[in-house]
Amino acid sequence: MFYRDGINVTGIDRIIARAGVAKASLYNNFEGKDELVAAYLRSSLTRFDELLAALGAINDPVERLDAFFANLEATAATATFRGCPFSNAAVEIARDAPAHAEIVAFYEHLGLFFANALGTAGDDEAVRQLIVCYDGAMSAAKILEDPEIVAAARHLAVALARARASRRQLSDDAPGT
Amino acid sequence: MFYRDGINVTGIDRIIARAGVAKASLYNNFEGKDELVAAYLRSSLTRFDELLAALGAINDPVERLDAFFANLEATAATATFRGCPFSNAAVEIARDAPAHAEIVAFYEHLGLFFANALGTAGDDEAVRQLIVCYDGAMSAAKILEDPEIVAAARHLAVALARARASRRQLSDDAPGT
DNA sequence: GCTAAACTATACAGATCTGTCTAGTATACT
DNA sequence: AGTATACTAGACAGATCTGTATAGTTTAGC
Repeated sequence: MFYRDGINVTGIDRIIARAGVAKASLYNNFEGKDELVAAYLRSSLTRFDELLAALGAINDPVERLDAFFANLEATAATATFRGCPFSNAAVEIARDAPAHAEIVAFYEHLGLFFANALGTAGDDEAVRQLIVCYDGAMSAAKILEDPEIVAAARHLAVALARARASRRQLSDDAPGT
Repeated sequence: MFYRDGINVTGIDRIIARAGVAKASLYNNFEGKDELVAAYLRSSLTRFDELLAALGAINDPVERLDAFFANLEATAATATFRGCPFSNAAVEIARDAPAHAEIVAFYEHLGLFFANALGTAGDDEAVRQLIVCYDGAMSAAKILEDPEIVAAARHLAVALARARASRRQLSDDAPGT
């Protein structure tokens, strides 16, 4: 419900009605709505990490990146797609909210995956560009309801990774520059 | 306030207090909060159109695109930056809200500007990729509070436009393919 | 100066929000 | 069997939300 309808418009009463659970039970297990939102993002991050782990089976870095964006493409084509749960949440919750740490953690995991696919240390421009590809694809595909946006981002990301890989190949041949 | 704090958490009472205006006056001039949100987005779109018009003075398409992203870069470095008002609003308001039309209009204007900078008809992959660059830069720069994200997107967009321009040059030399 | 429109402040309605509290019931362990 | 723990339903508090209504005041046109 947080993902489908938004965090702020999803009230506690609706949540417990849908969960078939008493209000006191919810507040026994979660300190408050903030903590519930954090748990929602935590579980989303776990599923995301599982996806990244599954993609780890693909040895070729560029292929792995392509498979990642292919997965996004399939997700964006589903009827329940509403964009990235993390960047959506970042719009709705305050920067100092407890759940915000989960959002930051997500981008760290994403950045590490991209750095790994590029074979770089992590904090360089190409990683940032792949993050832009991801985030832009999710946001624009949601708003325009156009899954082809994700396909375009996929091609851009793969081209970027390929260009990066061949450049690295060159500097491996002539190191010390 | 809609931009800084978010739409749903900004109540009417706070708006009229800040505006120094009575509640009845507000409801005499706007049908309701939805219409007020639409007006906010409409004015944001007007300012955006003015930016695009100013950039129209730059003749070279790639330079124009670079200037556009340079402007984003400067905006993202300010303390009040909170991402793109339109994609933020898209997270908070329903797809059938009256203000949603303004969001769609924004993306149409953006797409037209990009198509113009690329010299294409408009509905092709490169335009989608530039939209991805824009949207991803705004979203990620906001969340990570890292203006370098926008610089990375800028370089990506310019490289894309340059590659496109030289390819167009080639097909102009050998048309009919 | 008079009239009409638009403003002001503020009370109010009715809904919804998060979170607490009470009281009773089920479950699980020992 | 008995006890502790966790559940249930639901009332309630207090805040906040959008929007309306009342009543008085300012402003502008003629």
